[in-house]
Amino acid sequence: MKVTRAQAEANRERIVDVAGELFREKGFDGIGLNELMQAAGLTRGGFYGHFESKDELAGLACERALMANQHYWEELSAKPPAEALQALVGFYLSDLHCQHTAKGCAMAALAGDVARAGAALKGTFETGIDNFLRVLEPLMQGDEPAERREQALAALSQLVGALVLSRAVRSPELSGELRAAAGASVLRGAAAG
Amino acid sequence: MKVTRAQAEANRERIVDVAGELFREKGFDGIGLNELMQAAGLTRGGFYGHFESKDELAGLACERALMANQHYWEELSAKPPAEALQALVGFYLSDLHCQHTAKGCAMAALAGDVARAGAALKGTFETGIDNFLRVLEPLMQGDEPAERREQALAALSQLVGALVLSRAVRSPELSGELRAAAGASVLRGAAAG
DNA sequence: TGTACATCAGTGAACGCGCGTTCACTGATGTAC
DNA sequence: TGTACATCAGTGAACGCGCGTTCACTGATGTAC
Repeated sequence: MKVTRAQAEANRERIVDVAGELFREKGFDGIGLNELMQAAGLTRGGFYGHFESKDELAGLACERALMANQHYWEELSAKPPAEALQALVGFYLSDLHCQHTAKGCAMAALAGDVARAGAALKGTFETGIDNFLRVLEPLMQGDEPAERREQALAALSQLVGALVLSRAVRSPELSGELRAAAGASVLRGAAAG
Repeated sequence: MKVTRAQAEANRERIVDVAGELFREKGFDGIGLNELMQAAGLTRGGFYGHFESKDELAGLACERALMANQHYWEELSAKPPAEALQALVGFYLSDLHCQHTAKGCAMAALAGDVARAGAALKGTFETGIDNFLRVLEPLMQGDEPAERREQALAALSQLVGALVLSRAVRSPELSGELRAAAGASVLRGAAAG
């Protein structure tokens, strides 16, 4: 049955949000449109009234997830640089973040999938990375912008790598060890010349 | 038709090898058994004479790929520590490695898939990580084993993170920038106290 | 404000397809004598 | 060494299933008067 325009728009937003979580948790290939639409409280047929294809939704959901993360990082870093960096690294490498892939960093959750995807999705992903770097750079302690950028790039790889590996491992000890070592390294690297 | 026992064993090995490459390139869900068996020069029906399920093959292929990597790292690091580290980091973050996922590091290629897989596969993956750490630790310059282990853990995350991100990005410039920054950071971190 | 009708968001059955898996069959291999 | 037969690696058709996608239909919404 028909639904008010506002309701239809809200439904579309809900699909994108839910897809953002389910894709992060299960991968682009790990969740079907039927299950996805049901998770959004709708039935499968309505999908193509909102989107052209599953691929289009993947792009929109990825973009949305990266944006949501971004807002959180920006909030977290609204403090003096050293404090902000510690808060960001502390959360990023926390058990909480490690265990909640669906609502966590989309870069860590989807990098593997995006590497196998098309140029469009890689472009979206790249924008997310650029935005995150824009948060990190001011938190680094290098004297010149180029130096801070290099530190930020290294910190990004370090954070994402530690999270991705710590989620792919069986023992909670090694998972924690990986994240602890990465955190110490990032905080050291942000200060080093 | 039947085939000599030696041939049958060789076929099985070939399936595992080919699967290791195709899984790294396309992910566990990105390649079907039909295509996989054809890539190994066989037909789909023969699969279950060799393996119990696709899952079993995923485990064996992952293990095999990690082992093959390991042998390469060990060869590369048969030099004085500083030189060995530079060679390892140089190759790991090279354009060549970045572009050839199928024959490259299984940790970087499959971490995202393994994070969504079962405990068995995570255990296999963890063994691969442990083995790689055993290569890295002696290349670090800390005075105590615990210090070298922490440096090795950080270096691992840094290397894998940079490779994974650089493959998920559209512009070759950012891809190279990520790997260059990570390489510098690893070489710095291996020397730092 | 109230009525008549066109619009269109959402439904659910159906499409073809490729998936993982099973199985009856083939015919060369390996074995027993 | 040569023959007769059991074994079993590999074949290819077929299974049920869930996938992404399409479509005729429904009925409340939004619009025209």
